[in-house]
Amino acid sequence: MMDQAHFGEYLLRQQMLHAASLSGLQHRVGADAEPPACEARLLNAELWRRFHDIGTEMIITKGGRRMFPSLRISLSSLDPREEYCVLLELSLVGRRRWRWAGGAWAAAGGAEPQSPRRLMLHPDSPAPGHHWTANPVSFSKLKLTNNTMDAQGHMVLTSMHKYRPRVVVVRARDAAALAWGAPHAAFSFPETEFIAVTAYQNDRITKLKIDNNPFAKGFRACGQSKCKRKNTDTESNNTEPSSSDTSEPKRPCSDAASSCSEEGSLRSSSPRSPPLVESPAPLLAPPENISPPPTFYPPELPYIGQLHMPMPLGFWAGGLAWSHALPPPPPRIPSPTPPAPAPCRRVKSFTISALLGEG
DNA sequence: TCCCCTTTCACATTTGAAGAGA
DNA sequence: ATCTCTTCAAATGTGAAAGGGG
Repeated sequence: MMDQAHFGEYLLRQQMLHAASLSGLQHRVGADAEPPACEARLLNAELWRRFHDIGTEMIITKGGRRMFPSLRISLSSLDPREEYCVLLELSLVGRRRWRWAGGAWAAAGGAEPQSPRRLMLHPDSPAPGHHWTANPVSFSKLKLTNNTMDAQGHMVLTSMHKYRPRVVVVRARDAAALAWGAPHAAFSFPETEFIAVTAYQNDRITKLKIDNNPFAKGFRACGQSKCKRKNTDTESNNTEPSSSDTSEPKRPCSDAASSCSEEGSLRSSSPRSPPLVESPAPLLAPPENISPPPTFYPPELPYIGQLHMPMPLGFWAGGLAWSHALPPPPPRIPSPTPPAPAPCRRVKSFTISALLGEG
């Protein structure tokens, strides 16, 4: 939990961000600033691809639901001594609403007006380049909600709409500098696209989540939950074990052998490391189905003033606030075998003023 | 009123952090 | 200081029920 000092810092950041947004809307500055030389790789790309192949769905609830898989990236080529802020945005893909029909997702009319709160500042921000490059940047604590009145700082999404995460790296000593034309680089990964749902539609997605999310272990074929439910059902009708129970004997869940967790999947991912391919595609060309926002939709990043920081991530979670007064935190222990990084698509380099549609 | 689709809620289970004690 | 054990909050998908629109 965030203690009082951290909460104070949190409030200060919020105020800075609010001021930043106001200033940013009023000043068009830094449009010609050099974006940070930065590269990004998706660390758990293999797992994301498995979901993407089926059609990733993310549960959203009133109280907030974590993303699975979570977004974990590796940053490189940052100036070790420069300060950077890292943000995550969830961009609406297309202007469609989707529906699950006949075992597939199909467009179902126009999108509904979107909540503005779709941008999050990584709690480690700001931090020097060596911090970002030495540690994986994880948004695992990020929660998604459909509650437009949410006060927890969760990402507010609309069910049955498609989103794509986008990571923004800003060279800035503090969040307030975001408004002053601080140089940016942004990265998105097509395989991280997902449809927000309040209940899973695709059974294959459900199974993949259960097989890979440790918290859903109880629902695996070998788990107790399903068996117990089955037993309960059958016991209510018949004291003898059901044929399904006997035909499928329980076996120990070999977590070590299977990709039972996100980390496990990472470990089991392909050892080959594809070279980073900086997309030669036009920087301004959006992914094929990301449409420019219509007039009644907010542009992609006009809501910096409503940045919300959810539950403390990284070292905040451990009770240590990242600040200039503290020494840099020790590097996180890397996984035994580094996951195969995936090439990303560098969307474009830009400045905040460009993001605000002033360019 | 009925049907279909979507959302909400209680539930059982697992995970992991925190604290106590050896 | 380290390890083990216990406790409990948080996280998960399930399935039934409720809600809403045509």
